[in-house]
Amino acid sequence: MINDLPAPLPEEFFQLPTLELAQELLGCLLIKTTPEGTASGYIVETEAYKGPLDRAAHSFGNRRTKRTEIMFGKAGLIYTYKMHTHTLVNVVSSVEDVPEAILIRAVEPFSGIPLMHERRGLPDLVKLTSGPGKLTKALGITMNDYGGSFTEPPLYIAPGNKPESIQCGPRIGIGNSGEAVAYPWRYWVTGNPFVSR
DNA sequence: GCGCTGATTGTCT
DNA sequence: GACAATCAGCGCA
Repeated sequence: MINDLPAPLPEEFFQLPTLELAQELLGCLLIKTTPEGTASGYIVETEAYKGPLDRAAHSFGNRRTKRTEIMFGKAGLIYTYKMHTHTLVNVVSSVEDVPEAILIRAVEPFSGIPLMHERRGLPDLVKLTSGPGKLTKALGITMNDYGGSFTEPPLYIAPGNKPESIQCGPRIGIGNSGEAVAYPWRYWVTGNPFVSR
């Protein structure tokens, strides 16, 4: 267990263009503090959503609603979304009034692993966080985190290890969203076993 | 208010 | 490989 929590990344870090930030986030630590303890993991897979152009995004065509409101805010904000029985977590990127975000698809457990096992009820380490819905449950991320900032606890991102090599490719699970399906906006750490599918 | 949809996962065939 | 789970958000009446 770590007593000293790592310092969060500065707000400036998130000011990068969405596609660059999606790559920079790989290898960073995603940390969630709760009354039960702290759980964290290295981000190993991300996916970019560029609202104005992207038919797969909730904010396609600059659609501004209660749900997507947060994506029009500043970079570094937390956008959580409930999908079926699971919660997904995004990092808002780009500048204000431009609805772009990065979905965190997978992390590699780093600290608080016993807590994650307890939350997921699984003995298999790899299956704890190898998917967007799974990692939120393992880390204890909920809709309560919606609207917060990744620059401060209880949910934030800290510098980690830079991956040796990363790959990019088409996104997954967005069905037929026209041209958007083929955009290579999914990034992952080469060869990492925690990457989904 | 009412019905439809979905950025996923787990289970069954 | 196919399908149900489960609920908030959205569009429309």
